[in-house]
Amino acid sequence: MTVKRDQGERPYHHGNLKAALVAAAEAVLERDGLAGLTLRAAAREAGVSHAAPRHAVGDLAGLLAELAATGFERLRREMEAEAAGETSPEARLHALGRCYLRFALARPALFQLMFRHERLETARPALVAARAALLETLRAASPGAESGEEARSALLSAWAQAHGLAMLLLDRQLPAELADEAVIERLLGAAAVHA
Amino acid sequence: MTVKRDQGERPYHHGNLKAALVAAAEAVLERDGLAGLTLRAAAREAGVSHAAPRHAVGDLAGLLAELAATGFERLRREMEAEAAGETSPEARLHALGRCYLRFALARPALFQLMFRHERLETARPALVAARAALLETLRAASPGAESGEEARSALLSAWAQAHGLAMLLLDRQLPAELADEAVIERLLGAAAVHA
DNA sequence: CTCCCATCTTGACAATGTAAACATCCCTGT
DNA sequence: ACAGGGATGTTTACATTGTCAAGATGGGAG
Repeated sequence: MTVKRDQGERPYHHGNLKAALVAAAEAVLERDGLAGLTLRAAAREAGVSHAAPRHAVGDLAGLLAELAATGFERLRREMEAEAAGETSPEARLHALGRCYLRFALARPALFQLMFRHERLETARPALVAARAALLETLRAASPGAESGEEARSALLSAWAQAHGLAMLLLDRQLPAELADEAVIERLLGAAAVHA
Repeated sequence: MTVKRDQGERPYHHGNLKAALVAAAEAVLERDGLAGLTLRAAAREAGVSHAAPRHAVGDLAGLLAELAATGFERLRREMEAEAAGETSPEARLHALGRCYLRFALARPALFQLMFRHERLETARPALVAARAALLETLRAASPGAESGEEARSALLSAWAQAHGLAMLLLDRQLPAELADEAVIERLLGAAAVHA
């Protein structure tokens, strides 16, 4: 996946630089990892000058925040689709957890970026909106949608469980054999039964 | 806390530069956060030239790995002390979780560094030893020390729970009110009952 | 007592984030 | 239709960083 424009005609004005930069940033992220995702690299990938991002996204933290926002947005969509297939509340919560971990394992760098708050401009409208939307989806799809104190606590507990497992796996704190969908299924299942 | 040597007499040979650099790195980490923890900043703080760290710790990833190792070591000591006070297996597991979260909230930057694997030289002997020791302590102190498949799974589940909660809190994904020892106590308690 | 070499310093270089000054051109008001 | 104003990119510049190479220093083995 390359995002660079054709070398030939480059109109002085790009047209939609912000979106192009975010797409370029994701390409770099997948190719070179979090360490390689730099402001200049994204500009290169998008085929613009190294200082162009300033007007489009401000600074590096701004670009990363925009990219993280698309991550939250995509995760929300996937979870919504996954939850729609289930009817019982427990099965739905289980499906959400599975979806969360599948996303994390499928796009590890993006997932980690989404939670690297010291590198993100956390106040970006796009980011706060995407995070709020995901939270809303979570709350709506989880059991006890009437939102008692009990339900809130159960949701948080399940979230922490899934998030911790994902983080430990991505940070290579657990043996590699555990990064397997079947194993994860079993672990989440065991936890969900009690929740 | 400053680690810099007196400006006056600086022997050409420091004596124990590695330890001094790690201490300096921690001082910088607490003062300026993860973003400010740079190789040159640590050298400045230790009062040596900017290239001195090369012989002592190799490169930046090496220094961060050494610092992370001390973090794992300290966490292990605290958990061991905490677990020693409890007799029943469930109470012990609960104490471990509480200790884990207290550590994370008390030294957020250090805790996050410990799990930022893309910035650490993960093969460092000091780091692998410290991680292994912590794991061993965990296993020894957790219920079902006879290490059946069931016990292993329960320990992992509890770890993921605590780790996820810590990470979500440090990444500011949860309302700030939740970063309270009493609230955490309740959450972990609710989860531990089922484990 | 004298070299040897581990340890530290100095100097250099490429890459990065960011700022300022300048170029281009879309678009609105007349 | 047609200025020119402001948004959008570019060029240039600078401080900072990680890393490398070459030299200075001195502790300790022979």
